[in-house]
Amino acid sequence: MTERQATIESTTGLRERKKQRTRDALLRVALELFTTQGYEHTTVDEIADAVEVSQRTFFRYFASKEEVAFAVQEMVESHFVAELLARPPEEGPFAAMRNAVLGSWNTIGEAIEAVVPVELHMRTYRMIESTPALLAAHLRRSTDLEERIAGIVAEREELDLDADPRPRVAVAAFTGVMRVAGRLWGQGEDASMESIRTLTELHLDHLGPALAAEWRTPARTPGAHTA
Amino acid sequence: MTERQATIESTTGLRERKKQRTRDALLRVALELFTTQGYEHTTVDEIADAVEVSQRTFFRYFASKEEVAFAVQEMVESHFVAELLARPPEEGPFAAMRNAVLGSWNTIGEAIEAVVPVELHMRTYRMIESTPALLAAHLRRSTDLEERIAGIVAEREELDLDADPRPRVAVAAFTGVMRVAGRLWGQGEDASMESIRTLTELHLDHLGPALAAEWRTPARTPGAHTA
DNA sequence: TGTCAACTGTCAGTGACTGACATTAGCTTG
DNA sequence: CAAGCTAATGTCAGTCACTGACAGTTGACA
Repeated sequence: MTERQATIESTTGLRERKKQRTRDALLRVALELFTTQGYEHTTVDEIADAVEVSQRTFFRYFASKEEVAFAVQEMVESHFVAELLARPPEEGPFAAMRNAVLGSWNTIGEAIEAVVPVELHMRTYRMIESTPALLAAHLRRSTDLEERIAGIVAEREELDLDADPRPRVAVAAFTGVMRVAGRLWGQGEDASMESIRTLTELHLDHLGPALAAEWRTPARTPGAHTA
Repeated sequence: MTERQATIESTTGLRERKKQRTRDALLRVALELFTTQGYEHTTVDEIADAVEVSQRTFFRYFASKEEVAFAVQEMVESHFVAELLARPPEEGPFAAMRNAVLGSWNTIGEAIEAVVPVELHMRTYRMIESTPALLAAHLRRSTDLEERIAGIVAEREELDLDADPRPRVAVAAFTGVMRVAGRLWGQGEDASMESIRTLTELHLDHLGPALAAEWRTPARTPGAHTA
């Protein structure tokens, strides 16, 4: 509860501002080193030295080496949740989740830029996807998020999360598909925002058709739902 | 490629048998300690000491403390893959995956028992689900498995994995739902095989309905697909 | 039986992380 | 503005997972 998440230099004391600067510096230096030399080849000492603080201080700002890698990601997730909560109740669960994702991407850029360059965050995301230890952490974090989303969906639909399996099932299917899109984006050449948007829509469009028993009709074209 | 996975004491030399016994002992002791004292409160030294080998030897059998926790899980997964490969080609992808899972559970017990008591494995699974670090590793391993399954599905349906998003999308949705069932089972009271089978079927049954736009019709009863 | 290769143990070292305690430096109050 | 409080930081020692190097042991096999 005492944590500040953005770089909003509120008119607080010098102490606060110093802390904020230290945190920002640690974060930026860490991501820069991670993305250039690789996560595993970067030691915490290296990060701390670059910012000229002790290793102990690093661990007072971030509970682990891992945590610093997900600092921005966490903002993105809150953004999505906020967007989902704002979706009109008439929308079905899938429409709401889909619109929340696509909608949150319209404004997320600025929010990120307040902390680190967007381009650095893109590189970070790709690094997470390609570093086993970080991918594992990412997936675990995602399950926490899923549970939150399931709760929101259940709320929207006025259902009891423990009695009706549909909220969790729907969210699991949705996020599963999102992850496939995210992973392919991370592996692909095109690191643009356009690219991930297209990939996401493409994959979400295929969720319905993929559940059909018969697949033998080719379905290469994005929008063409066969069946 | 040089690894043995089961406890089949083939008529090989004394050396091989000794190795097998050491591995089995390490595995069993490790799981026993993990499940009783907790994963994090168990050190590798403790395990090694209990088996009376050096810590170094432990790491020659298992690449990490984590790996030993997943040794049995790995068997279970291979079992599922084998079952999936054996499903008749007429079955749709979902039917095939579903039947493969449920089918593999018919015979998995004996396979497990050859290495460790089934009951110990059940406890281990629950421990994995409730230990953050292990859950993370589990999820990462699952993505590897998903990719394998997607390949098999694409093969079955004679599709190009890179051109058609449906295999990956279907697998993501399927395994996402499986994980929800698995997690709930791990959290619930009933640790029986019956229990997980029921939970799985229940959740898979709800995948189709959950994709529908309209949910307002209550769907509490397991088999009752509304809409 | 002797030789080779596979196992194993020992040792030293790295890197993430933690608790305890001393030190520094904003903030507050008289 | 000086004294005192307290949050932030530094230092140090220690634990634990994991690794490379090297030496000792012990099955396997001619």
